[in-house]
Amino acid sequence: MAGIDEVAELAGVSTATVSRALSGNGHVSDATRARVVRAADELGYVVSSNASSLATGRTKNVGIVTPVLNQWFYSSVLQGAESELLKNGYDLTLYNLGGGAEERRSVFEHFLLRKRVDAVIAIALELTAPETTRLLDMNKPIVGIGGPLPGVRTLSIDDVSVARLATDHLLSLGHTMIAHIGGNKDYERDFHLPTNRRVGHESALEAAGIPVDPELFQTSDFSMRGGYLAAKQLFGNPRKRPTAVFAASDEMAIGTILAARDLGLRVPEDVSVIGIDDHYLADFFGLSTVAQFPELQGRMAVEVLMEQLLPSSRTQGTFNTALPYELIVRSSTARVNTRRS
Amino acid sequence: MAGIDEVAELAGVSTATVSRALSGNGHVSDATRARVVRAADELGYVVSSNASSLATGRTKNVGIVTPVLNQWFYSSVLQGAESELLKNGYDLTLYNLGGGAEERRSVFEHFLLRKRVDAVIAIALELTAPETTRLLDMNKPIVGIGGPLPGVRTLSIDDVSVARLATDHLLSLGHTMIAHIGGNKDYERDFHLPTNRRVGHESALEAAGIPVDPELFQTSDFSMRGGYLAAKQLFGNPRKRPTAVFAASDEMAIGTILAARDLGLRVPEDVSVIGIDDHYLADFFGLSTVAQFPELQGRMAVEVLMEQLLPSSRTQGTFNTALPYELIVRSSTARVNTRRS
DNA sequence: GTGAAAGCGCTAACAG
DNA sequence: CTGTTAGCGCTTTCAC
Repeated sequence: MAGIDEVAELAGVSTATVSRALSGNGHVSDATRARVVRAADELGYVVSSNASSLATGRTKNVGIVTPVLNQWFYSSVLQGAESELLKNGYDLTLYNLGGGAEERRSVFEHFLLRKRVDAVIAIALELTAPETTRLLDMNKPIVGIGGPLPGVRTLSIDDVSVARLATDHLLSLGHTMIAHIGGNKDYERDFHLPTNRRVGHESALEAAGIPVDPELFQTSDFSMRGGYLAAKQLFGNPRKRPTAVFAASDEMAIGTILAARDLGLRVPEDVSVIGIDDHYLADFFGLSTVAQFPELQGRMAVEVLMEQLLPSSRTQGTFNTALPYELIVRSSTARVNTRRS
Repeated sequence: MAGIDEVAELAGVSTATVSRALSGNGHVSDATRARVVRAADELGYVVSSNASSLATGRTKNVGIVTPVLNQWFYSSVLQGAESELLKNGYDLTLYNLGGGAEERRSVFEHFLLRKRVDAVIAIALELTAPETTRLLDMNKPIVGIGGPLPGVRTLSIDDVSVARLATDHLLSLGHTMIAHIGGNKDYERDFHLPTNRRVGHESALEAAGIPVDPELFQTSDFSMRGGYLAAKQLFGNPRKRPTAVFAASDEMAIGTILAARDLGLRVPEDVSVIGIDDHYLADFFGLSTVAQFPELQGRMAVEVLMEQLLPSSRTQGTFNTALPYELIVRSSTARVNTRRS
């Protein structure tokens, strides 16, 4: 519990010098610095971040706001962000907005604003205008992952293109009866993700001259069970069984694979399945997918933030960075089997 | 960005009164309080947690240290802890010790000790003696989830009993050829979890007068694929095919179900499967399991912490609270089928 | 290159 | 019940 005075005393210098020596701000002779460092080590001294923050106005801490924690995508983003922050000497304080509107307000009003954080990363969160203005007014950079946010620096994946890539993959294998399991309207609020993916899918179809068939479309909740149920509907249609399905998430795609098995359909011989995510289970199920890289997304968000935290840059303002994605072909997709319908 | 002085001025009182009115420490007349609150609202005033912490020595912030983030169990604990902390007016700062020893040291030396947290929760982490002493020396309560920690208040599940319950369930259904898929030695460091579960399993067997057969034992890595592979080994044995398997985690149990299907075995007609966790996918797969409730664990850890943070209590010291668990029977376990081996 | 001293924004005695 | 005042532990001019 040693304080800066004790270090100063032990090193035989003033507290000002200790501060300079340890923080690297201001010049200190090498000899003095060495003595200070040794003294600090000896006493197990660590600066009090509170005192330091109070004096400097910087906290070396960023807040991350997320709607859920215990789902693969979100926790992976978090993991990526955490490690990158640590690397930059920043702490991470976490706010889960899972609860209701009240909890949400409370987080914004009472927590984020306590000057506890230098910046905020919002994961897949549609911030309201008052929320963003409030943050920006305090001169705290924000970066959003997942969608356009007025006045905010964002990173997001081009969902339309991602979906189009998935469907194009299926088309390139000769499929023409391609079903789509999209997200339902509960997920629309997340930057219209279901719609964007559906649009991508349909535009690929249209570009290939294949009419969009509403019977080959189902919505679900992004879960494995949801995908399973939706797939059963699709596969059960005796007149129009798809030879391929593109699910808007890997969990739904895995549900689709399981539904196919339960109906005696072989994947990929009888039906090809592709998802989006590259979920941790995708490899095990041999699922072809368009990977998005959540850990990388978390890391990238931090990098962007660090740039904005640089005293120089004032690059605030709406500006979106496209996130990478990549087709990964495993064993759930294959050339359409022409020997049977 | 208003400060306390402005609020004081607007309300026509001293800063001390503002502080008292807003924090609830010390008496303030209702009328004055109302005026202060109104003034604060009007100015959008929020206390600076840094200044407040510096003055009080309390941060209203707890650190959570976890070895992984993007796995169901850990992120669920985190979710539970987060919401409970929020409810108590605490922030949560997150430290992921996924990296190497260096990262771990860095977290302990430079982050936790910066006086940024009032207490720490360690999830499934074996803290070294120096690490705990260092924390306890600073008078920061620690609570550990997952195993005994010398000198630390812990919450943990009785893994031996949990495993015994699972195996007893199988025994009660008439099974005698019961295999066990346990964790491999990489997971031993987590409080000997694999061994404890194995011991529970074997003690149930022995209590039932059934000899422990090493051929009915496999180890794996707690993953679905790992369980799948291990189960194939078990089911593939032509002389000694188990009629039931108890896997030390739900993911491995699900892998086991899938392996059974791939080998043409029906679950539960030909083979019963039980796991531990009540993983979010367990319900979908109809998996019987012994539930442990990670979110609840997170919440309980916070409750214990809050108690220790009370100025009165000095209940530090080794003391373990047993965590609840519960058998959940779904469709993956059934009475042994005597019509075939 | 280094020291003295004035805060950073709040809280907690201590008076009254 | 409320005001005055002295810090909490650092950082940062401003001198030297």
